Amino acid sequence: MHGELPPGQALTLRGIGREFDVSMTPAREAVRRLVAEGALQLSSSGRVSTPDLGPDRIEELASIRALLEVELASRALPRAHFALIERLQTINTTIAQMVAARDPVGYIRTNLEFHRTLYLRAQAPAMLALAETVWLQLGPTMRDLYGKLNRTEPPHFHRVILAALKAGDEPGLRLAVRSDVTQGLRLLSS
Amino acid sequence: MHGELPPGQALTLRGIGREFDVSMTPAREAVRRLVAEGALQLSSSGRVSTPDLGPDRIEELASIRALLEVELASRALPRAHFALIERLQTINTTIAQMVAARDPVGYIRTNLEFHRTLYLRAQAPAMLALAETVWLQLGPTMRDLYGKLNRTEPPHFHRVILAALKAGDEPGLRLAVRSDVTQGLRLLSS
DNA sequence: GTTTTTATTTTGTGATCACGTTTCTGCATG
DNA sequence: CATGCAGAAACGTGATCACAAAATAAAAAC
Repeated sequence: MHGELPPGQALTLRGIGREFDVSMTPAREAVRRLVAEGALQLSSSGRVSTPDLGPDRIEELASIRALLEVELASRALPRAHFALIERLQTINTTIAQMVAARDPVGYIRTNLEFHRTLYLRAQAPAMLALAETVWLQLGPTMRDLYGKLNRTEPPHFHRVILAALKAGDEPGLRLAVRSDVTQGLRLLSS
Repeated sequence: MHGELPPGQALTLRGIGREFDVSMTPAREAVRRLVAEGALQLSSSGRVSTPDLGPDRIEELASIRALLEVELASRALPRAHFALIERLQTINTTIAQMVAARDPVGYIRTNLEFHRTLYLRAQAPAMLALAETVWLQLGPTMRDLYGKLNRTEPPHFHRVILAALKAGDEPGLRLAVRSDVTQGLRLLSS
C-alpha cells in the first residue's frame, strides 16, 4: 500500500517466511488475503507478485477512488470540526517534510493518512475499507508515479480541501477531492 | 453470496474440510480469502461465522451498492445492444420462475446474474469486483430479506431498467438501478 | 556463438501433527 | 430451578514433510 515494493515484484512463500521468521503456513495465509484484496497478483502457476497495472486499469481505479472518496468526504463534512482540520494541517506539513526528504514511502503513507483521517469522520467503515482496498492495489504504481513527477511541494489540492472544509462548501470539497485523487494517476495512465 | 447460509452461521475449518473432502489447509485458505472479502467474520478467538449485519451496516452497504452499480449501469448503457437486453429479459423470466417455486437461493442467484450481465458491458472489471464484494457481504442478509417480504412477482424495477436501456435514457436508468438496489434493503434496515 | 536439451534447484500444494485455547457438556451445589 | 464448576471434546495455529510442477542453471548440439 505504501509503495515499498515496485510493480511486478515477485515474492515467494519461503522468502516471506524467512523475512518474518515464520514458517510457510502464516506466509501463505497472508498472501492469500492480500491476493483476495487485489494487493498481490497470482499467476496461473501459483506464483505471486506485485501487480503491474496497465493504463486502463489505472484509470479505472482512479475513477473508483473518485467515486468512493468524494462520497466519504461529503459525509465527513458535517462532522468536520476545527480539531480535525487542525490535525489535517499537521499531517500536511509532515507531507511537506517527506517531499523535502525525497522519501517516496513516507510521502505515500502520510498522504494516505491525510485522506483516511478525513474519511474516518464519515462513519462509513465499509466504504472506507473499500477505498483502502483500492489504495492497496495502487501501492506499487504510486511508487512509480512519485519517481516520475519529482515533487517539490505537497499536493496543491490538499489546501483546497482544507479551505472547503473550513467554509463548509460541499460542492467545492467534492471537486477538490476528485481533483486530488485523479490528478497524478491520470498523468501516469497516458 | 447466494444466501445459502443464514446470518451468524458458525463454521469450522475441520467441518468445511470434511464437507469438501479436503484437509484443513485448503479450507483455511478459502476461509482466509472470504474473510478478507467480508464474506465471513472472524471472531477474536479465530472462530469464523457468517456476518450478522445491523441496520446501520445494511444501510451503508446499500449506499455502496447504489454508488457503484449506478455507475456501472451508466457505463454499460452505450454498449447495451438488443442482444443484451433480450438476454436480460430471459433472466428476468427465470427470476419469475424462482419466485413461483419459492426458491430463495435461486432467486438471489438469478437476480445477481441479472445485474452482473448488465455490468459486464461496462468494461470495468475492478469496479464490478468491488460490487461483487458487497454482494458477498450481503448474501446471508438477502436470504433473510427474501423470507420477510414474501414475493409474489419479480422485482418491479427490473422492468424499469429494461425500459430505460431500450430508450437510452441515462437519468432514468440511474434512478431505476438505484431504486432496485435500495428498495428491499432499506426495508430490512428499519 | 546461438539454440536446444538435460539436470538441478526452487516453488506451491495438500496433508498431518502437536500444542494451547476456547467452547461445550454434564453434574453437583446453592 | 437456576448457577457455577470441572472434565472432555473440538477448535485454530504454526510447523514440517512429501510430492509434482515450474523455473533456473548447466551442458550438449548445431
